[in-house]
Amino acid sequence: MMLRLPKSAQRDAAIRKMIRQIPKGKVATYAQVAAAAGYPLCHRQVAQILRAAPPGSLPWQRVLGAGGQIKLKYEAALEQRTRLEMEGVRFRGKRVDMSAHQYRFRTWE
DNA sequence: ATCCTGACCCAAG
DNA sequence: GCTTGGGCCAGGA
Repeated sequence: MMLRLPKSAQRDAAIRKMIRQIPKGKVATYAQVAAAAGYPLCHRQVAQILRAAPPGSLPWQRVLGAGGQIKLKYEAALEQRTRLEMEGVRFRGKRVDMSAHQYRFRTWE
């Protein structure tokens, strides 16, 4: 039988799915994740999902603000940077080198 | 329903 | 580079 989930649940599931697709050493922005999931205006929801996600369920460190900027504050920002550098991601000053680490989601299929 | 806040984004100045 | 204002969506008080 057809289970009709709330539209918000479908959207959140799609977003989580895209986040999990980002491989180690690559990154994507909040807006790119939202767009790839089919919800180009829901970048804020991406952040909300990451915040509420159980530890270890998502590679949260691979999602950045526009231009490769870390949006967390204080110690959390340092942890994200450290985790990314561990995965081989290199920074240009305060921003991630997007030209080298930008992950491109597949659009067709 | 209103107001506020947030791991946002972008165009201007 | 920086700050501002407006736009966006959702959740909580």
